[in-house]
Amino acid sequence: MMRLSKLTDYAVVMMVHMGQVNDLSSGDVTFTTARLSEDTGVPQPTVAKVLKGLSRAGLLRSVRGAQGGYVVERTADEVSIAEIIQALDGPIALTACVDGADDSCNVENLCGMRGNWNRVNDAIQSALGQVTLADMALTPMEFPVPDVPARAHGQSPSTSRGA
Amino acid sequence: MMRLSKLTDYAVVMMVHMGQVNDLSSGDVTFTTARLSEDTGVPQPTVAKVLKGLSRAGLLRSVRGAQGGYVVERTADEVSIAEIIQALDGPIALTACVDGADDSCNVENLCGMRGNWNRVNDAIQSALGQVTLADMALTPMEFPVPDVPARAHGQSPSTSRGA
DNA sequence: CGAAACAGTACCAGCATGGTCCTATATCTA
DNA sequence: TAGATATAGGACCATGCTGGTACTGTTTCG
Ligand code: FES
Ligand code: FES
Repeated sequence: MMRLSKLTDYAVVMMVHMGQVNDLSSGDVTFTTARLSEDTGVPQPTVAKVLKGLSRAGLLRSVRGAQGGYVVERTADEVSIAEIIQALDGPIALTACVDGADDSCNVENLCGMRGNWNRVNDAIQSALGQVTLADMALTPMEFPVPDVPARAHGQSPSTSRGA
Repeated sequence: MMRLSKLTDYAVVMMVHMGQVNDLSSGDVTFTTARLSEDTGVPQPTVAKVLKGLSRAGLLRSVRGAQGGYVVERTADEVSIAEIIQALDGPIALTACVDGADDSCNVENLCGMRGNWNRVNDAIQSALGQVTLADMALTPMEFPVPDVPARAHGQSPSTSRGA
């Protein structure tokens, strides 16, 4: 559960990879699906599907025709993994009763916590939004650690049900 | 994407509900699946499935036989929604290459960010772990807001690729 | 002993995922 | 201009998972 789709996983891998290559060449490299397929081991048609999605979302620029391919223009630390997820899997919506979701929750009328899922959802989106591709490229040791702690779930922080 | 299963959603609803009823009766009420099905509108067999899961995970105590049912023993602010999610959907594992996951990521060998998904995953788990059933029962206004912000993804915090 | 209620498991339909393929279009090179 | 290269866009299908159902066993109360 709570699994993001394989396509999204691929997408992150590819974006990181492209960023790294870009860094080495210190220029905007144009990647063909064939090249990326080779680099990552993901079958070519699938690579195409992923990149199409990313380009539609504006995370990549596509260049058609011979000598064409995909170009990353934003640097790795300007792209969050949340953006990538949303590009391929649509808006992050934990439950059916979250704003972005299309169909509504079955128990909506009896459940007194409609709005609360939104908060939880936002928190997760925020956590995902904090992590950039640059972070993903780091060795685990230097990883920034997306902030979430602050209060273990036993204690009341300040905004809790104290009021 | 990023959707938690309906069963989990139900589970949270039921747990919140039971907690509330418990509060009113100021005692450990025993709930039958029939009762909960009526209260929530979820079909009885499905309720049973959900509660079985919760009881197996130790979030509920089951009482068999006539006059039996399920009893919540922990108070609402002692149960995080992360626990509920894990009870029904198994460990939270964003991608295949996260610790808890069984099968391994296809691109594992070429991808230089194995460990990093774990961090992201932990962050989410932490966010989910901060939110208790008591929080979910609150009206949205008083909701604690699980902490995640702290740094927008544009700036380098300290541990970024500065080194 | 019989009714009530959970436990466990097997089963099945529907749907989403993800992988493939085909056609159209744009661009470069010869 | 012709042809090769590469993406765009979509249709397509197989597989697996989700969630809902049913049935049988077991425990407890009366
Ligand atoms: S869980 Fe869906 S409306 Fe409350
Ligand atoms: S994304 Fe799976 S190992 Fe890197």
